Amino acid sequence: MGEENVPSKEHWLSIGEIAHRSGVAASALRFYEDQGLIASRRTAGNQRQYQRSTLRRIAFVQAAQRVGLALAEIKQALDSLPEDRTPTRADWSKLSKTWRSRLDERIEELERLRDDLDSCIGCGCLSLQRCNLYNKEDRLSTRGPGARLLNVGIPGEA
Amino acid sequence: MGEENVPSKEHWLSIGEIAHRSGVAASALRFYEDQGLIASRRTAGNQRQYQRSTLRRIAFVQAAQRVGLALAEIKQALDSLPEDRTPTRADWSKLSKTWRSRLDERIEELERLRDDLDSCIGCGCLSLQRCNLYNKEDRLSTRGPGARLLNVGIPGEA
DNA sequence: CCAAAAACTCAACTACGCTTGAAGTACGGG
DNA sequence: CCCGTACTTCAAGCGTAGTTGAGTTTTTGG
Repeated sequence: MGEENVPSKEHWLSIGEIAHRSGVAASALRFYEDQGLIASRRTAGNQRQYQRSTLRRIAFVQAAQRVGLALAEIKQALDSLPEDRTPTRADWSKLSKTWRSRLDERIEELERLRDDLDSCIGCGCLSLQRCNLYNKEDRLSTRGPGARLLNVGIPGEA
Repeated sequence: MGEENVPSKEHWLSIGEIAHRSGVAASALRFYEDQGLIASRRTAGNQRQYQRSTLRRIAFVQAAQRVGLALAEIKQALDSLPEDRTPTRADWSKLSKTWRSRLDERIEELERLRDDLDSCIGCGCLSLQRCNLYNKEDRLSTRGPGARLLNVGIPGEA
């Protein structure tokens, strides 16, 4: 032990290395930088150099995308994290709670949809008589039969 | 009884009526028509007229969008339905099975993500040591520590 | 030292699902 | 008959998340 603990002056990574290790295209990395999601310093010859921790940020971005966040929101989340210390459990916990509820909502919505779908299989649907999938709030039309269809609450989707 | 069963020469709806009743903008309806999702006939003066059943198709489109299908896929689904008869239980059942598995997959993915998130709250994550959320398939890098991150399987998302 | 590989910038392009605007036509009530 | 609202087409634009390509410079290895 010892050799691995040497603080050893941060070793910077080229965009190619980051791209390879993160699986994210260099063009996307430049794009992320434009968007303020990641940062780099430059060599004398103007080439980007990244800290190792950038890989974490990228992973974070990817995870957040899977949660369904837009890059702008991800940036906000990242900005809410401490500038350049490793985020603490508390930092992380706060963020993950937001994510969690996002996920929960989305999962619930999909489950509702799935259940409605199931009941539709039974009802021989598309005939539009009292079908959950269609008639979320039937009879909204000003007069006569016909529904204002499904436009109610698709949470999380402006 | 009887009055409601009169075949009563289909009564056609203007784009404005359809827009209002479906909650979908007229511009979107024209767009859907361009995309082959819905159809209309025209008046002598070239204005669109829709059958009532178009409201069903639109509802179908909306539901499918909630399932996560792209318009092109929705068109395929619609095309697989009988031209102009009301779809039968069997037609519907076939489609809904596809949807169902899409939904199941997506729900499962989100649940996995949620569980990983939970275990992360416990692990004080972002330090990148053996975290499920990050290290889906750790140590893929050619040498040394560092992971090819999270690029594994986001099913249903090309 | 020099070629090839890798990086740089900037603008333009992609795909999706629409919206917006301009210019013109149709429909319906008074 | 006329006015206002609703409709028509077509082209262009938007937001998101990048990719692609041209032309140039830097870095790396034999």
